[in-house]
Amino acid sequence: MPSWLLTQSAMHAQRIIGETFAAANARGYHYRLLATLAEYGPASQASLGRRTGIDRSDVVAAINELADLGYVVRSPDPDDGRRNIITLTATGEVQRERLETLVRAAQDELFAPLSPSERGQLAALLAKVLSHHQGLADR
Amino acid sequence: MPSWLLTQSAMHAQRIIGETFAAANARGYHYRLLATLAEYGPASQASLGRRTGIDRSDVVAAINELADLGYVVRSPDPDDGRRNIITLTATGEVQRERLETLVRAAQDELFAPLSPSERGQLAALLAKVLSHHQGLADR
DNA sequence: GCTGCTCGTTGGTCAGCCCAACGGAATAGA
DNA sequence: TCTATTCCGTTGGGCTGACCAACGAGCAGC
Repeated sequence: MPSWLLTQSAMHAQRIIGETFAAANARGYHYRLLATLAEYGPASQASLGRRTGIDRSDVVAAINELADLGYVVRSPDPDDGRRNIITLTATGEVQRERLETLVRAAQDELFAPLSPSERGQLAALLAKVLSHHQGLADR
Repeated sequence: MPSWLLTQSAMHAQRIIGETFAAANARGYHYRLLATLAEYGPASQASLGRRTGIDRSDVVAAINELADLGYVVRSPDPDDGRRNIITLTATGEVQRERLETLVRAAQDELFAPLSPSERGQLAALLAKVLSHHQGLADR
């Protein structure tokens, strides 16, 4: 039952990373958004949602939280009255780096039993599965 | 970011299988419990929880649902006043077989892009990761 | 100008996982 | 035997992640 293995391992992954996030007072959505902002620069909430795969409505809540924490600034787009422009702040970038470090540590812990080449194999296999289905679902 | 790959693939897996279950008016918990009952025979709720990794409190709810559907019978254990004995009914077994067929189909769809040997590799790698962490968490 | 689309937002639903607490029952130890 | 501990089922919460429907405001194409 390989899909059982998959979901089980993913559960471990999620729990390990989840605990890590909880310790940093954050959640997966936060990290995804911060990382995307760091990578692509300021963006509207809708495009953030598209890039991260997070639903628009959930982006609202997560951005609220991030803004309350001062990691992000929400400002109206002067060129488009519908849009907000979300900008990563300096403290937000610090937090992003902090979370990334934690994520890497959690990953090392998770994949500890695997040799580097095995990690590569695993990544390649998963990427193959993923790209196939993304190809089907387009976007 | 391998753990991203992991959680993403797992998400696909969960969605595909979840939709399958939803179409059959069931959920993951139901299948896990039915499968465990079929494999090990009648058992108490606590041992079911231990075997499936489902929390005791969630076992209660799931067994309620399965009992309402007639897939399972809950009877007091004559030898131990604390325990209920959960028994798979004939219709329950039918449902279990139905769900297993669906799960296999979903798995084939999920792992379609992988060759049989690749599937084996993936399973082995995941099993390695899993056994390592289970070993740590004992139980 | 009208239509259709996008965007942010609100307010829900659902699955899965987890925790705390309680009473009743069994078991182990003194 | 009596007591303390453990186990079992159950209730009642909580959290995360994913998703959906609807609405008003704004934009773009025709």
